Amino acid sequence: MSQTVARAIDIISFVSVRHRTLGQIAEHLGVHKSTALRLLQTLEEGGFVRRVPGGAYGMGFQLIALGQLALDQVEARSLAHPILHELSEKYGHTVHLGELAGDQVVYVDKIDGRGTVAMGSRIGLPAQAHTAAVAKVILAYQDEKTRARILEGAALTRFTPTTITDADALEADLALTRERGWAEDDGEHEDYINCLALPVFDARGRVTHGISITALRAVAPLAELRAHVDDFREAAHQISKNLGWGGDAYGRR
Amino acid sequence: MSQTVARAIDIISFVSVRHRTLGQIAEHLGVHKSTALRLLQTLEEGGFVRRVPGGAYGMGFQLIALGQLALDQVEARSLAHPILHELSEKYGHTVHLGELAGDQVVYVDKIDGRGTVAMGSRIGLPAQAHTAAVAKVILAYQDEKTRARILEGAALTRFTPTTITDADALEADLALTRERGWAEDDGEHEDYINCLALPVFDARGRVTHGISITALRAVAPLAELRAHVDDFREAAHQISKNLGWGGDAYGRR
DNA sequence: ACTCCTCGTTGCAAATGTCGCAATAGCTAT
DNA sequence: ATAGCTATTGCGACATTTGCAACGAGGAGT
Repeated sequence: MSQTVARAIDIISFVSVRHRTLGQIAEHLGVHKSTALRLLQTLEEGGFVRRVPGGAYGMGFQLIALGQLALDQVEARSLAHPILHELSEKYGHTVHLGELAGDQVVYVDKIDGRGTVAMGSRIGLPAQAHTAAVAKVILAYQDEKTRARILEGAALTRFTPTTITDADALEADLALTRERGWAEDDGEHEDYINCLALPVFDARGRVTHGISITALRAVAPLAELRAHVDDFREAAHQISKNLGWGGDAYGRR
Repeated sequence: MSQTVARAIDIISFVSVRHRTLGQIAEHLGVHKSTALRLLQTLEEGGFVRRVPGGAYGMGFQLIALGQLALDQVEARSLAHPILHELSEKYGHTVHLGELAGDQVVYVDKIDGRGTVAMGSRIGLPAQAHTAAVAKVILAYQDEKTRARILEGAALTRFTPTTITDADALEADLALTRERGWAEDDGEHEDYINCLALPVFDARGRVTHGISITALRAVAPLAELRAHVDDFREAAHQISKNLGWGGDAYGRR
């Protein structure tokens, strides 16, 4: 809609990867250096980019400040964090909190487990709708219409042999999720990682959040995670209560 | 420089305070609603703002993601965090890590102490140059020219009776800081809060970072903080070593 | 020490993108 | 149903932005 703003945003994401010089940025945008310079000057004034020693541009501190502020505004976070922390401590696994926002599930909290390896998830980034257990569990509990709308935007890209790439199979997986009360990710995004996720209910009994427990298959295969599902559910239940939910452990009111 | 980008930035900070409707945003900018809408649509596409249930606009999740990314790029953070955490655990006070970036000192890490009260500092926000102990300690160790440049941009606003509002007095305070090796904030920003800060040396022996220990005067007055200064210095020293510094505990090489 | 590059920065006229208007569409509450 | 609100789209006028060219600063190589 607005070319200028789109370019400014492009600059920020370009610069977020690594520091860039004016020339590189201008070339990336396909505009004259003077044009890029004026955009950068405005962004710098706002603290969105900054000049690093050497003259290149990098992300500004205002981004950090706004990110923290935005994070603080995620109410569920503060209500869930202590419980998630406890869970992570107890089992040593990585724990996520996902929130449904618009048409995607976003990670809003993450507690790294012991001996964590590189994992794609990051607070603030959206989860893959068809592979991430948190996404699947939240999706499973949405009404038909919402689910269809979200899945429409999902590409069902194959990442591993177990990735569900068929829409009907995914629907079946979601039905199973509803039935047993939790979702699983059987190495569907990374071969060697599996997760188990449970729904969190809000004050109106809707599922707007989910928690997931992530572990290396070699450390804790799905079977082991399943063995602790009652304990995990207890944590999810606790968070639900913190969100003002008055139902029982099975999601009924 | 670029009106459009400036407006986009204005929108983000306006929306960061609380959710706003299109009308409010347009009025705030002093532009027609259709203009504001087009800016918002572009920002939404980039994830910088999002529509919240009800139709209003709020901060987008991309801000969280970028903020986290920017934070991860602050190298000193990961090197200092464990040490700061330990310090905070041991004394129960709030601990900050400040970094000199351009012409201001920015908080890049913060560990809340036990029984923390509201404090203005936030990760990503700049520290007051003339009151915050972290800012003063970093400033004290800059060369004449840098110090002058930074102080030029500082307003020396009075917040409390002890705030140093005179440039000469501030220079004297900084000289004292250099001499004894630490800076103090004797309720200069908030009456009831005092801090003690120490310099962190980088690989080239320059002070680009500082750590501060903050406490309620009622809990731990300056005299008590001073009693532990050797311990605090040990932590600062440890961080310096992590940054590749090879000097001794007094900042000499 | 000098020249040759490259990079960032500024003034200016052309033109592209943006702006406000007015009309349309969606929504809520009366 | 209707009034009154907010959000959204098409379009012509024009203000903002754009690319150019020229300048200054800094570094590398001779």
